[in-house]
Amino acid sequence: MAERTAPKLVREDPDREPLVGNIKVTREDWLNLARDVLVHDGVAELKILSLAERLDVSRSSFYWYFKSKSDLQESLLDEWENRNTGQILAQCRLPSRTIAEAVSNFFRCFVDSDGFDSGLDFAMREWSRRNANVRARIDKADATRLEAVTQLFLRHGYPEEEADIRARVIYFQQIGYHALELRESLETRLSRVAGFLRAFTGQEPDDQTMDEFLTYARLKGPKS
Amino acid sequence: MAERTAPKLVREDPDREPLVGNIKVTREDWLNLARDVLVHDGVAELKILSLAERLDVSRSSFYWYFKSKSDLQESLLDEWENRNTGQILAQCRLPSRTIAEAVSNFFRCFVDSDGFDSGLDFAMREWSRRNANVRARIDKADATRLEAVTQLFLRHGYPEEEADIRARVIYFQQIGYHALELRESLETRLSRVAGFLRAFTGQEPDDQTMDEFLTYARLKGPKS
DNA sequence: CCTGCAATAGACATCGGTGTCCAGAGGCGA
DNA sequence: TCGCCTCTGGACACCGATGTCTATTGCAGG
Repeated sequence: MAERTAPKLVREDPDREPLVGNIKVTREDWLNLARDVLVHDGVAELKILSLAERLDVSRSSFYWYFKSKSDLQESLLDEWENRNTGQILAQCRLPSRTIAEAVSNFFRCFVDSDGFDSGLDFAMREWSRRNANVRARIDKADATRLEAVTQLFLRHGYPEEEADIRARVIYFQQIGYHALELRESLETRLSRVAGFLRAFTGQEPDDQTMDEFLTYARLKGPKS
Repeated sequence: MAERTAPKLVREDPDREPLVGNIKVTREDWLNLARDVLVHDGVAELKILSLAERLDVSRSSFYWYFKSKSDLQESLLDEWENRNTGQILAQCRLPSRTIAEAVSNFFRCFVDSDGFDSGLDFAMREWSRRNANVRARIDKADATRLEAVTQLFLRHGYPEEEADIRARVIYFQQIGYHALELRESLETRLSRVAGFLRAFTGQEPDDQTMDEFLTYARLKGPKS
């Protein structure tokens, strides 16, 4: 299995207040590491024992911060709910002169490495397949996002049925792209943007929109 | 958790040869049930103990048919590899008069309930996130499928770059659609087919193609 | 300095899962 | 009918995970 670098602990972060008293880790540390495990290894691999080992702390110390394992899981769910969907809604609501600009605003969620966290989103989808509670929250999130994308086409004068179809094409396609986890380079992805915009809007994208998007993507995209 | 009906056992299938000797289940029964669990509950839930309970058979009897748990998992992988990708390739290679017909052939994989098994595909994707071996096989499958869809556009005269883009739009969109697991009715899905064909090909689909596709979908689609 | 208390560690009981070993069941052929 | 061969079941050892209870640490404030 591939090695990953664990999230930085509060006690190791020079920018944070040093920990006082007999404290080695914080509730935040547990949560950060748990999210990391959830994303990379799935909910089934979320084990207090292995978290404790990776935090270099006793397992029973976990129970000081959380009532139980399901308490931790609830916290993770809350965190996700206040993040990914919001990113998409915010981008879809930005003012736009052309449909190409509007769609490229939507794309920005997915190239911005601080934006929509697709790993987290898929971890939740996976979890939802075995938990009705999680499932309900995912369904609501998808409906909300799809509605926002549909509105984006409606605002630019597409008829209702076409807006619905185009919203589904664009949202499903993005989810599908991330589902495949292709690990392409940023530039490879960007080389297809003009083509995608053409396919998604039915129109030729203007140069200004393209330039602005490419600049944004190179600025906010993955560092590697 | 939702109750599911377990796959029919060989000993319960009146069409099969009755089991001889002191036999309660077959290797095939173990595999069928294991696939069912893999699809619905994920690889982490694949436990010999619970399989044995659901088969109403002793756990240790498993070791007569399989060397170990990983032996079972290997068999499941082999089975998948000889199925889903083949469906897509076969449909993409069918002769077609128009691009709309070609794309609708591709769609048939996904409405035919005996065709492409999206649940199995996603179970494998999930598994691949924690297993480099599985990951490599998924990557290869995606590349092969995408290539087949690209060829389909090339055969209908699309220029190379556009064929690449359109193949990505259509394949990613299908994967994305299934990733969301929307549980729509067949008719709801079919109501959008004309719109999708328009968006995917850039052309108006002809009536004959539409009629043939809808007939096929209603014939081979989910029974429920 | 010593007392209080927040945080951690360690020991324990329990559970569920894996894999091994061997005994036992039960058709089938000689 | 008797033994064989195939499949099954039960017992055992072991491991890793959860959660509880209690002891211990070590800083902070009086």
